[in-house]
Amino acid sequence: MAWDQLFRFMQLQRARYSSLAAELDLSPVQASVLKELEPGTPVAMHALADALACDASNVTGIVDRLEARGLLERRESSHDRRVRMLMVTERGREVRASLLGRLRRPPQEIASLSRADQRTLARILKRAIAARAVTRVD
Amino acid sequence: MAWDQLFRFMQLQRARYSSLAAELDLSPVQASVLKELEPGTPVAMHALADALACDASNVTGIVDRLEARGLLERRESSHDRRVRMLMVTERGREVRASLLGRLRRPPQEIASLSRADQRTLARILKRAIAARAVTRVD
DNA sequence: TATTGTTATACTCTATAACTATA
DNA sequence: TATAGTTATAGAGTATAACAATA
Repeated sequence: MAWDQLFRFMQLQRARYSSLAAELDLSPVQASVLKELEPGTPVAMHALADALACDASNVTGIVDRLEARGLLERRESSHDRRVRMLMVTERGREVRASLLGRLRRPPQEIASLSRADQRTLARILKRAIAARAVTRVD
Repeated sequence: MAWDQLFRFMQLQRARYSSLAAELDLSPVQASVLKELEPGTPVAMHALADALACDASNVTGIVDRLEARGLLERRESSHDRRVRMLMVTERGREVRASLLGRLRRPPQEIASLSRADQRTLARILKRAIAARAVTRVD
């Protein structure tokens, strides 16, 4: 029952992410990449592939397009010459901040809940996510 | 705060849908189409485009591929000769049932919650979704 | 031998614009 | 005039397989 409601909610929210990303001329995946790249903290391409849950061969093209737009850059790894590290540029940092700002704003459905409901919701979801963290280790 | 947790949860769940669809050799969109087509209830192609929140021109190709696999069929509308109605075939009905069965199974995160938490979660989400239904009319 | 990233290839999804046949 | 669906086109995401460089 809880899952039914949650699944329905997620389905209703699905379009929001694409829409907010599109406002910044970003595809959903591009937005996800930018989200992953915390300014000042380089990320290896294979780590990004893991985060996106896609094949490494895709990352090349996705990164190519973001790099061509000047939102991130490839750097060398100091430890492993096979690895390319990704880091957002100054311009990428700005777009990322704008994106995160939009994503952080709660949608109407959540904003309309009472404070008590919001607190309860947060508490339960935190427990659910924690349960995942445990089983993930197995 | 509630939105932070919810957003994070949705992000963690994102891969699940694709993965369950892939088990049945369905792309995410193909799975969504099958989900929309309740057996015995024909749906117009433009209505499907609305449900998928995509351009009508895409639906042609998506439906072509599902029809080629014998999962659905195009029929004529009795009222408007411009309209094509879609209906799942018997084989499509089976695949759809299998898909819905998989999607309905709650993920680890939800299943691990107490009954009380699950009830509370369902109740709050129901309120949230209802709030959307109201603002949607505006 | 295994891993990292790239390339080549093929398929799917996506939007826009132009078209047809209907209404 | 407007709507439903198709086609043409172009771009982006996706997986698989093969490859070079490096570990």
